[in-house]
Amino acid sequence: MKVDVAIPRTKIDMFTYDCDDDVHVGDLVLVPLRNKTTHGVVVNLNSKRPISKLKKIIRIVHDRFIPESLIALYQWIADYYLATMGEVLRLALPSKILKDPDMDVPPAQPVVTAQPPTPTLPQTAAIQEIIANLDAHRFKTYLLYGITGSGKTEVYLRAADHVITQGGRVLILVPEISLTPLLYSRFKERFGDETITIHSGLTQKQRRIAWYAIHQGKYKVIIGPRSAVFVPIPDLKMIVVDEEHDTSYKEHERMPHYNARDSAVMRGKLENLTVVLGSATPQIESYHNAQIGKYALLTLEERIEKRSLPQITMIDLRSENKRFISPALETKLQHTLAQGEQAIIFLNRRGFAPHLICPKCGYVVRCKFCGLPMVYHKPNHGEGATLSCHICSHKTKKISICPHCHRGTLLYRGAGTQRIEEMVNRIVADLQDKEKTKDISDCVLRLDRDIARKRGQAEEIFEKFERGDARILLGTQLVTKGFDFPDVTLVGIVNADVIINLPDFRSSERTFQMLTQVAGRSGRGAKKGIVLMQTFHPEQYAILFSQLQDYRKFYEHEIRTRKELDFPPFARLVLVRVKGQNADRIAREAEKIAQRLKRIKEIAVYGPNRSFYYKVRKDYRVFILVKMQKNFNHARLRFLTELKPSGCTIDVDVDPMDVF
DNA sequence: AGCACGCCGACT
DNA sequence: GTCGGCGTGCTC
Repeated sequence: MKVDVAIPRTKIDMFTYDCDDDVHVGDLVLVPLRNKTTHGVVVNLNSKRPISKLKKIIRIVHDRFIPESLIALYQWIADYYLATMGEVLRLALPSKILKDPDMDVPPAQPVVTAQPPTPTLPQTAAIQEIIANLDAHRFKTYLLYGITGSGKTEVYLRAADHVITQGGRVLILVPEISLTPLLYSRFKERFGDETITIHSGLTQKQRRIAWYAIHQGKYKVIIGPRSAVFVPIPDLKMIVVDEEHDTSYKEHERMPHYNARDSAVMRGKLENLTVVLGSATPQIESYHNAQIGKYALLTLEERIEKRSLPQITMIDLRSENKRFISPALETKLQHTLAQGEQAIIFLNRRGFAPHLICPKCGYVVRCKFCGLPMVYHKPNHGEGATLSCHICSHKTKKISICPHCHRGTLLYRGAGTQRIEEMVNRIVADLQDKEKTKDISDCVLRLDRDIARKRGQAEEIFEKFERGDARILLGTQLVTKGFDFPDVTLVGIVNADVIINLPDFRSSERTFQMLTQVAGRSGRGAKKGIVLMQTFHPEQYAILFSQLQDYRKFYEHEIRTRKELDFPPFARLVLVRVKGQNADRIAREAEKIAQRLKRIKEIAVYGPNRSFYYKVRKDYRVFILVKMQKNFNHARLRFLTELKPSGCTIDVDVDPMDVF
C-alpha cells in the first residue's frame, strides 16, 4: 500500500511511502528520509501522489497515535491557512514528544474541595442550555456574552462538572499572556488533581509528561493556550475558549497562521462537541456569527450578587493643560486611599518617557535600526538608565546632550508607567502630609514587562496587591485581566487613546475591548466602583461606547462600518508580508506578486504598501492586502506560499489580526 | 524545516 | 594552504 506521511519540522506537505496493509491513518511511524530516519504521522491511505521511487515505512511506532478526527482538523488548518501538514505537525507534535514516546504516568487523584456558589438566574439559564446540548451529543457553538463580573467562569465550571459526571473530558483554551491564575485556581479547587495546565513555563520534560498523561486520558480538565487545541484528548465533549476575542489566539509569527478559536470550532464540528466561546467584549466576527445563527447566543447582562457596573467618567485631556494626571483623577485617587480602598491605574505604555527631544533643534532620538523614537527607561533591577526601541529591543545608554546640534539638553516628552509611578508616589506623599496619621508609604505597585520579566513575578505582585500590602496597582495591559480584586473601587485610565490611531481596521474594536476590560476591574466587590477615563478623543465612538458600557451599540456602529468598507466579517482578508534587507529588491518582488494577484479578477488587491513599521532591525517590510468574498476559494492563493525569491521572506496570513 | 553541497574571505 | 560564511536545492 502507498500512504502519505506528514513529517513535523519539514516545510513539505507530506511524503509518500510504501508499507504493508496494517497501517492506519493517525499511526506514528518511523520512516527513512534522506540518509536518516525520522518520525512521521500517516495522514492518507491509498496515496495517489505520483512519486516514482518509494521507500518503505520502517515500522509503526504507535498504532492510531492521533485520532482520525484530529488528522482531519490538522488537514483543515493546513488547507485553510495555506500551510503544509509538515508545518501543522510541528505544533501538534512538539519536538520532545517524539523523543521517547509512550511514557507511563501515574493517574491523577480527584479531590473535590470547593463549595460551588449558587448561580444567578441568567447563569442558570446558560448552564441549562449548554447541558441540554451536551446531553444531545451534537455539535453546537455558543457565544457566551457576559459583561465583566457576570460570572462566566461559573458557567464553564458547571458545564464542565456535567461533562465529567458523564465520564467525558473538557478542554479550556485561555489567552497566552494572562496565564489566568484565577481561572486555573477556580478549576483546581473544583476538580482537584483532575485538572492540568499546559503553560509556557513548563520544561520540555514536564511538557512531555503532561502530553502523554492527557493522551492517555489521565486528566478530565485540560487548560492551555492556543496550541492546546492540537492535543489528542480521549472522550472530549466540550471546548471552552475563554476571552475568545483575545488576539493571542491567533498565531501571527509563523506558519501555520491559525486562529485557535476558529480551529476549536472546527474541532467541535469534526468531533461532535459543544463549544463555548466566552467574552465580555466578543470579537465583531463572533457576535456577527451569533446574529446570523451560526453560533447560539447566551447572555449574562448583570453582575453576580446584584453588583452594579462602575460609573465611568470621561476627562477631556484637551482642557487639562498637558497634565498627565488630571486634578480630578488626583482627587479621586486620594479619596480612594483615604477610604481605605484600592485603585488600579492603567497606561498602555512602558518606560519613563516615549521620546527624548532637543528643545533647541527639535531632534528626536531614534533607533538606528528601525527609525522609531527610542523610549527612555529609568534604572530597573540594577540595570542603568537606557534608551530602548520597543520594536526591536535595541538598547543604548541614556544621553543628555543633543547628538545633532550639541547645544540642547534633551527633554522628556510624554509619559510611560515609570513616570506615572513617580507622580502617583508624589500624590500619595501629599496625602500623607495632609492626613498626617497613617503611613501609606510603599503603597504603589508597578506591573509591566520591565518589572515582571520572569514567570511568577507578575503573580507575586498580584498576590501582594490582593493581600492589601499595596493600595495602588499601576501598569500596562498586564493589570487588565487574570485576577479579581474585590477592594478596587477606582480604575484610572491615564490615556484611553494609545491604540486608537493605529492604521488598522480593528483599532476601534481593540480600543473598545481594552477600555471595557480594564474598566471592568472596578467595583467587583461589595462597594460600588468608579472609572476615570482620560482621553483626547471623547467623541470617538469606541471611547464613547466604552464609557456608556454598551457593547451592542458599539457592535451596531462597528458592523455598519465594516459593511460599508466591505471588511470582515463581510469579506475575507489575506495579508501578504514581504520582508528583506534590500529595500529595492523587496519593493520589486512585492510589485511582481501584486501584479500576479491582480490577474485574478474575483479578488481586490491593495498595495504593495510600506508597513507601519517599515524598517525593523535589518529588515524592510512591505505588504499586500488581498480582499475576497467568503465564497471565493482562497486555496487559489496557495502559490504565494511557494514563491521564494532570493533575499526576500514572504509570509501569507489568512484572516490576519493586524493589517499594518 | 533541516541538511548537504558549493564557492569566496580571515586565520593556525 | 584551511575554517566557515550563508545562497541554493532536495527530501517520498
